Amino acid sequence: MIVYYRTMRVKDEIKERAIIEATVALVNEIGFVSSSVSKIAKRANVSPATIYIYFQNKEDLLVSTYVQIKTCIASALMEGFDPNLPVRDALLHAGENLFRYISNHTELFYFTEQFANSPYTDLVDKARLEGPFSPLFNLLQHGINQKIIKDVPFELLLAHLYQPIFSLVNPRINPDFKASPENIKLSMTMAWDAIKL
Amino acid sequence: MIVYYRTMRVKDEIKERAIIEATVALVNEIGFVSSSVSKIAKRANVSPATIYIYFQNKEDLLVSTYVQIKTCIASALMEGFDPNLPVRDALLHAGENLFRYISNHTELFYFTEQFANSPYTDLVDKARLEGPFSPLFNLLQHGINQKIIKDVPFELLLAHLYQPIFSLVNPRINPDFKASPENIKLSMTMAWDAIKL
Amino acid sequence: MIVYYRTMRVKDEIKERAIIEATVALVNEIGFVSSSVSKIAKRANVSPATIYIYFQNKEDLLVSTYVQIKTCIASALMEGFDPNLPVRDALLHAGENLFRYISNHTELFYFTEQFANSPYTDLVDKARLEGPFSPLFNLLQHGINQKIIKDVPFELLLAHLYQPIFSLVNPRINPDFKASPENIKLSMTMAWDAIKL
Amino acid sequence: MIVYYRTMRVKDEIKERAIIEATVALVNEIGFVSSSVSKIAKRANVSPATIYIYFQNKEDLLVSTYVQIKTCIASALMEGFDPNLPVRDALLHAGENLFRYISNHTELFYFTEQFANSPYTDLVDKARLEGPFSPLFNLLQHGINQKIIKDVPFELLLAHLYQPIFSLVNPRINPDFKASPENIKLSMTMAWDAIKL
DNA sequence: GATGAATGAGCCTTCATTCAT
DNA sequence: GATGAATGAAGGCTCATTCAT
Repeated sequence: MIVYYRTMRVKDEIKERAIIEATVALVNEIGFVSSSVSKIAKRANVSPATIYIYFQNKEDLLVSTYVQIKTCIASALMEGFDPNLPVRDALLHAGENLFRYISNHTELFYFTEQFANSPYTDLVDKARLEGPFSPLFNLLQHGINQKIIKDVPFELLLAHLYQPIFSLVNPRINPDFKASPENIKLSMTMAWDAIKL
Repeated sequence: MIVYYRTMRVKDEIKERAIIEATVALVNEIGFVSSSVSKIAKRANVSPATIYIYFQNKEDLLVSTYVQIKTCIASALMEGFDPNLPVRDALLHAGENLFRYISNHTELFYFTEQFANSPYTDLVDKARLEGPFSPLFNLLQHGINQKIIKDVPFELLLAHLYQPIFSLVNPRINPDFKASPENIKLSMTMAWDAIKL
Repeated sequence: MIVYYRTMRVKDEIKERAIIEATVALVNEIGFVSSSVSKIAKRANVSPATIYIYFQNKEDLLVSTYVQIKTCIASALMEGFDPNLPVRDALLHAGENLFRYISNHTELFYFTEQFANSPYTDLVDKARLEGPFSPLFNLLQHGINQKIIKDVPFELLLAHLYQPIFSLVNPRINPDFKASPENIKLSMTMAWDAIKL
Repeated sequence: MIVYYRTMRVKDEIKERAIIEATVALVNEIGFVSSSVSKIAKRANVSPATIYIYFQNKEDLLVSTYVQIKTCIASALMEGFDPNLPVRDALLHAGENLFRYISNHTELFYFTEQFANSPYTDLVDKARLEGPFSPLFNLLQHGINQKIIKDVPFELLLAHLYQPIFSLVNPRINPDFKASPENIKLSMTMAWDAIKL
């Protein structure tokens, strides 16, 4: 009995995951614009109708995929985050996490970039996505208080800390850039120089 | 009156411009994904068929629009660029140009962001777009030689110089950020701190 | 009742047949050139999109229709074919079959003529269509061996045997010709005189 | 003065001929269905609008082209026709003419076949096209009267005389048939056997 | 007479979604 | 829950034709 019950749940999750993975894969291959529901279905080896069991509509599928990826990126960024470390070390550690994760999951990254620059973004509850970052925000605030970090709006700090990474790691923008350990180190040093007092 | 002596050519340019402007406007309003040729035509007050007189196909229209905007942004960035100024001043001046231009032309910016994150980008000859920036590249190299700027790959310098701007100025990412003169100054100072030795 | 135990399959075949019949009917009425997919759909009381469930594209629809008709004509021609009859009788019987079938199915005939004179023909595997005729070919060869039929290339024999029928029966070419039993007999006699030794 | 006047007329005829030749060539290459006015214009190195100076509309262009070709074929067929020759010789001579002309002008032939099997045919005044053949008709009638030719409807005679040629010479139908002198002779002999008493 | 520009209508095809099973 | 079939609407693009020059 229980076995059967669990099997069903597992099956469901597998199928839902397959659909989301197909979505990401397809967007990578043919782009956001050309990724239709039926193509995604074919890629996931399910019927188009099945997608509408797991997601309300195309929009819901896309938004769910985005939220899921963003959550993954967030937890990657925050992995091993230690607020007791010196501010600089903690931030650079996070930055390196980010670099590494994105470099190893270009597909995810492509999807988020295309999604974030589409009107679909407006449907996402940004606040919810920021949750996991609160330790980092606290640390930044702490750094400001301690006169270690420039006392400027948070947006400025974040933009200078992590935005360059996203462009460097994007093959479409920097096809020749290698996310080597040295380059990562260099970039994080520069980011730190930007925000430190 | 002399201006109009070749009526036909003038007409052409007006119509072509109208189509491109409609493209930008529509992408702003409903997004890249939903912007169809016929909608663009309607927006530009022309027949869909007319668009195919001025552009080979949708792809060509989009790419042309992109190249045109990028060229505008480039010349805005480089406006009043003076390589004889102290490196810092010259770079910050360019940065402020960029800030200002993008802030005042959000529509253009939206278009480029959506385009750059679509497969269409791969069709653009990037090298051609970099032409106008060579004075800036030279200045950076000069700064490196003079031990004023960090001796790191160009990509790193550019990413840290101008990438934060693009995210800060994007209302979709930073809806509350104001591109006030102070904020611009602050951001440029941070960017300079990132790249200076 | 047993017939309907697989309701879905039955439905499919009915719809596919409806589409093909609509194709033939439309080509008859407005011609090959003007027969668009959406007109065919309307004629068949289905959505244009439905056609693409049963056929890969317009080309496939047209080719399939052609092959189907040609198969029908072939089996009509060969109906009651008896290689044990005297050569003359067997051939004339086939010819009369052909005459009769075409006269009674002008719509089919119109379609094939328009199709055969379009570039679509090049997509058809002619060899496959010739299969049903092999008994007839054998008989011809037999007639040659027995010195009853002229020893000339098969193409010549076939052209003189059955080609006049196609033009006679075509109202577009011979609007006043009546496929009366006498006329049919006459024509077949002439055809026989052409090929007999 | 006169020179200029003649030049203009010549120019016109050249252009009209260029358009018709482009039509034939295009239909040969891409088929009747795909041959659009603008493609024909491009092929003839004229503006689409120019075509509408020489022809009322597409239909008129097509019909005119057809009539012109049919006239050429007719005069080829009747070339050197000598009603004083023995009936058989005169008819076979005409048949050989036809064979030769079509073999050497496959483009023309393709066009007529596609045209004749389209609804455009209904717009042609068939009677007018038959004019040049009256000597041939008279000869046939003479042959009937002399009990040399079967006394059957004219349509039957013509169908058996010249229809096989059209199929034999059509590479779409008989890709391997060679219009060699022997084959031509053979076919004409068969045709004669069909109609002779 | 000759043209490039312009167009609404229509082309073939695919879309996001729902239905019957 | 899962599906293949079905669809009206819309996609990008070309059509036959006319207009202004």
